[in-house]
Amino acid sequence: MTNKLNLNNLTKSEEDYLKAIFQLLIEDDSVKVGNNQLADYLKVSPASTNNMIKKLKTKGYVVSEKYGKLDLTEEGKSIAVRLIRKHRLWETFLCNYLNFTWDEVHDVAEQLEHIKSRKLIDELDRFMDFPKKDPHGEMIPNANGDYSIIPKIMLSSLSEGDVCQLVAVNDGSVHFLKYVSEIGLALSSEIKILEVREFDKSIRIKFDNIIETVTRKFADNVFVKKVV
Amino acid sequence: MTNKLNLNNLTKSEEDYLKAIFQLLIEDDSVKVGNNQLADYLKVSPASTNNMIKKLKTKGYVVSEKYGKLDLTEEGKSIAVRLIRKHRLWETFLCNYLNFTWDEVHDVAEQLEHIKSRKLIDELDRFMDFPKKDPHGEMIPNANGDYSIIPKIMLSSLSEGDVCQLVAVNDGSVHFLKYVSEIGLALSSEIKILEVREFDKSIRIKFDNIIETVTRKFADNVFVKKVV
DNA sequence: TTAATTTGTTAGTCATGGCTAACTTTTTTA
DNA sequence: TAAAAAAGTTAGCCATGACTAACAAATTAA
Repeated sequence: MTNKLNLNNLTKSEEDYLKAIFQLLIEDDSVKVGNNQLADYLKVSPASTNNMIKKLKTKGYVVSEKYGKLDLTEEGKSIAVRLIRKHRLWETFLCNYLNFTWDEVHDVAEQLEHIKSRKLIDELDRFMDFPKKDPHGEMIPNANGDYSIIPKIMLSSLSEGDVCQLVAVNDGSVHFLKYVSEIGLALSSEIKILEVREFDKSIRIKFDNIIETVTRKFADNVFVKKVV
Repeated sequence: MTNKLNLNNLTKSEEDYLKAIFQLLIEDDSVKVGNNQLADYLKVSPASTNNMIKKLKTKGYVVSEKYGKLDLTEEGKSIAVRLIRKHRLWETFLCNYLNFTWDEVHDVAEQLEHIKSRKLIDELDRFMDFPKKDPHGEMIPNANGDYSIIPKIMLSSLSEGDVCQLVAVNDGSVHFLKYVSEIGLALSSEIKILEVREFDKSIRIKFDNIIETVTRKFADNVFVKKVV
């Protein structure tokens, strides 16, 4: 166990890159991540990512061959998971204790996740009594960095008559989160699929006695577990 | 009331400089602050401070003449006070809710004070029920930026027989804070001056039935209010 | 009041992490 | 399979905020 004393002397940028690569890797499972794709995701130029990738390779967090796709080393993954842990714990804190709403937490958590203090985050975890999920329904990695991914079923993959429960939402866009809140959906909402329209794949759903029509794009960002 | 929408688009460095100038200005009341002094305080070269001062002058936060001393504009002061507010609120949170001790909070608060979110800090304030003092006994500026300084009496300024109460400690050094904790002093401790030794100005004090001898340097960093 | 010392300034360098423009390699598709 | 498109790379530039070395002004001391 060559558990090298992880000094975590990473810049904010380096951390952002590692987290981004990790997110892209797990998002589109088993599909490898490319340089331009990463640039796109981080909203920087491909030249910038190329540069940073080089640096992260020499530091031993990223692996890739010239003109090849990107992957993370164990060390790289471990750092990314710790960032995700911090991000989600802060989001939970903001929502549950500081009156933030679903859609307000992301930007602030994005800043807070870079605060460097092991004790801070572990104590925050304890203070909230070790929450398992963040406000968007995503699992919070524990202090050991165990990252369990619950298989995500998209609402859009269900058929008429199915009943499901909202377990998570894609927190990538504030507009989307606002929309979800506004129509009244919440974690654990029970949703029944009334109709899937062939024409544009829009879906008519019912929850809490509310009937709504949502687009395919919307349904792709809502994750559920099947009940019936 | 030209209350210009303060976008607060300042870098971490710019914030650090403004706060440092403010601290130096109020520390040595009415004594003006020089460039080298600032460099010393921030542990950077005089060339660096000179550079940054130029920038902060053009941005309208600092005023000074060539080869002259430094002062802050109202805008500059207001930013510094908000940073101090954030710093002290975070310190309070760390101590009162996350099991941090007196001497552990500074470094983390130094990072947290740069998080940009008005809502975050005001909600944190509310969550803790608007604390008036931080763990070191310093006043916490309120959301309006009202910064009331309690006149600080140094323990070293008292005479034999005086009784006083600990109201604050200088939080500039971790070693000092550790020392204070270790001998058992706490905020509100009642301290009696038993003896002031002429030879080296060391002071024999009694508190909570503990008798200790402290150096002049120590006593210069302990602030009290007189009781008898 | 001149000399020494301290304080402040300027010029020029470096690392980080962005950028554009031009180029090369790989992949797609016609 | 050859041309077009997409993806990846390189070179060279910029701003920020550090630095050192050299110099100028102001202050202190002899």
